[in-house]
Amino acid sequence: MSTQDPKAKLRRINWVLAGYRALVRGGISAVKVEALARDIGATKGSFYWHFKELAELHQVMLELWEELATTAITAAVKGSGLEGRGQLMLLVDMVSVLPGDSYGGVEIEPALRDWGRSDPRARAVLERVDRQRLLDLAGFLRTAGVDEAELVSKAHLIYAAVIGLESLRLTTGAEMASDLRALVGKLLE
Amino acid sequence: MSTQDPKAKLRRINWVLAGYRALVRGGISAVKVEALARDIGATKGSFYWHFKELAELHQVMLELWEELATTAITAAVKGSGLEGRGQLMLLVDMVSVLPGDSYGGVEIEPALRDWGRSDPRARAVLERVDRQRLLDLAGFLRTAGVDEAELVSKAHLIYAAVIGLESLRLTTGAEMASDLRALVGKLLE
DNA sequence: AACCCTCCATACGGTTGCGTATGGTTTAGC
DNA sequence: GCTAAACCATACGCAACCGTATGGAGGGTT
Repeated sequence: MSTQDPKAKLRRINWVLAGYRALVRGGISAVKVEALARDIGATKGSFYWHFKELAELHQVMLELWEELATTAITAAVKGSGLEGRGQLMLLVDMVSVLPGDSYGGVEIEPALRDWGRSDPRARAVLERVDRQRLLDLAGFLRTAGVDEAELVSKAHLIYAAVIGLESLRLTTGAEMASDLRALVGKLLE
Repeated sequence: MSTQDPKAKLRRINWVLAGYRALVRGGISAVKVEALARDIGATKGSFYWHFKELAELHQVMLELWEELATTAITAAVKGSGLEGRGQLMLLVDMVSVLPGDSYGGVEIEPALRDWGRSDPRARAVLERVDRQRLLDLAGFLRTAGVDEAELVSKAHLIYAAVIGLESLRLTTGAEMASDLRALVGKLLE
């Protein structure tokens, strides 16, 4: 890893980003070599130089997302200097306001979750990510003073609300931030 | 509608059910004529007798699901004779315990929600279903004594939790029923 | 028994997408 | 300036899938 040949890596990441764009637009079935090539302005020849096959792009997309999904927000919250309830509120705000164009952001998460329903490779990644996030969330709740017996249930509820509200934003124009704040407030008594 | 030629209708519904199965298994891109034919034990010739084109099957699948999704549970809850908090708890139980093999049940809902992300026809159906359900849910909350100002926010939260917990069941083995009951209890003070 | 209508199988053409092969173009190092 | 490697375009074979065309089996009707 670290810093390899910058040009090679740059080219490769372009295909990965195009893959995310296609995934968000039309699901994993829209991640096609020729479609990505048209999007990028290249041809299949380039793709198959950087990747052995389409499945390799899939794998890279999953690995990169797993990395970002489990570290990005959690690290920011933990390094914020806040504690207890403040941590939780910062987390809620970060989740609801995350820029949609960021390729590690919330934008691609529903699409990737869809992917996981039909592809075991994606599902395995989702399982790890969900488990890790629930653990982190339970940690935040603990430092916020939530009773140990209700930790798991409340973590489930908050996390489920985040996922569900994200889904609802597609149909209704539901606002996540205010609703989530209300929920966290209620769950902290 | 009503009762047309029983044989024609029966055959047609078989294709629709096969369509739901494929949708759940592999998303809308798995709903292919020849794949469904293999599943049913027929050939394309049969399919194109019952449907003008694949898009017509899609439309029938959407129409049928919209019908069931908006009426089935709501009607049962409203006709239960319960009132107030009892209605809400019954609703929660019905949502979390719904049999997975029922083609109007919870099983296909996530898949259909995924479908809506990439297909405007499915999205239009989802918008109507979500709006209707949120209205019904708000009604239940009102009769349960929830303050008018918090009606929308709380309906959003409960509905989002249902959707999210359903998603989480795929990765973690989260139990919906107990968590949802806890949430509804909290939101009713 | 001849007929028609419903329902379905088979065979075909056209399109799309995957992966490979091969040759051409740019860049780096000497 | 030459060479080798990195990078990419073009062209091909192959499989999957859509929709159409056509013929035929089966039951009901007259």
